[in-house]
Amino acid sequence: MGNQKLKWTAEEEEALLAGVRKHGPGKWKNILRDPEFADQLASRSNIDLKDKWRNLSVAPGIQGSKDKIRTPRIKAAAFHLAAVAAAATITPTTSGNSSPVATLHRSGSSDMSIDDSYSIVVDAKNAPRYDGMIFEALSALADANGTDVSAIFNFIEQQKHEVPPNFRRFLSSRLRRLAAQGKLEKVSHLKSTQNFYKMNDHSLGTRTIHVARPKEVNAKPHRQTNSQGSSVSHEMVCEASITAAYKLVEADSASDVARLAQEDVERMIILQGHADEMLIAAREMHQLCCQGNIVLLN
DNA sequence: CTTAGGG
DNA sequence: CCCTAAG
Repeated sequence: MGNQKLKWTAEEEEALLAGVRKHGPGKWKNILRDPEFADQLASRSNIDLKDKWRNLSVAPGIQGSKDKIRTPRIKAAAFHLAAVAAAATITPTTSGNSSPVATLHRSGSSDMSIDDSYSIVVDAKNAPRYDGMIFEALSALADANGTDVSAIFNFIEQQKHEVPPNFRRFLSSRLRRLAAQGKLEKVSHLKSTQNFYKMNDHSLGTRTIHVARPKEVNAKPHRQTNSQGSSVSHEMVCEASITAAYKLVEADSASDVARLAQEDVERMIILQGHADEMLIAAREMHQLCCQGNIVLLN
């Protein structure tokens, strides 16, 4: 009974922030259970995390008067939004002889959890930037024998690039993918368990998208009507959601979030509805597809 | 048992 | 931090 009134250390706050970034606000038990943060938050309970988060959300709001800042709510909305968009990703299946059906990956009621969806969003929105970092590292290191994953990871980190806690894992899988696409060349060294990679001719042609940040959410992308008569724009919702999530993640909790333009928030709420519409439309399409029907997205 | 909110 | 209602 000696440890009550424990002051939060910087490490603990950092862990909490990272945890929220990864699992989302409200997932405190998950954050606590995640081995990534378990150590730093060893002496904290899920309820402690909640309280701390609440405090962090209000602390920066000492400005002059009673500017009601409800960071958690804003964040939660964005999370939901992003999760929905990510969960309802429609992937056209163009495998040779198979029928032109579409595969609908969704989480919601099935396998994936919201947290996972969020992680996917984070990765998705940064994928282009990560590719840029990878090419940057490879061109800088320029080793004819190739560069191993660890070296690439270290280089990127030294460039003080912001990367998620699970970036290492993402990196290796990303490299494999790029190699598979021929955008990178994989060099296998018998002496090492790790794979080595180097750039090839194709790599340069790929560099165009590099630091492409998410486009601004422009009011009215072309609305397209599907065979169901529903008028929804997959791209619009996804882009807007990802952009929104992007901003929030960059702003990273605390004070910065308070700066989010209100217009953005309002737009997100509206888009939320669109995202839900899309989810419903997606379900319908999925059903039709399962029945052998052909569904065109455009 | 976990979360949100008020105390 | 604690307590409690609610899922």
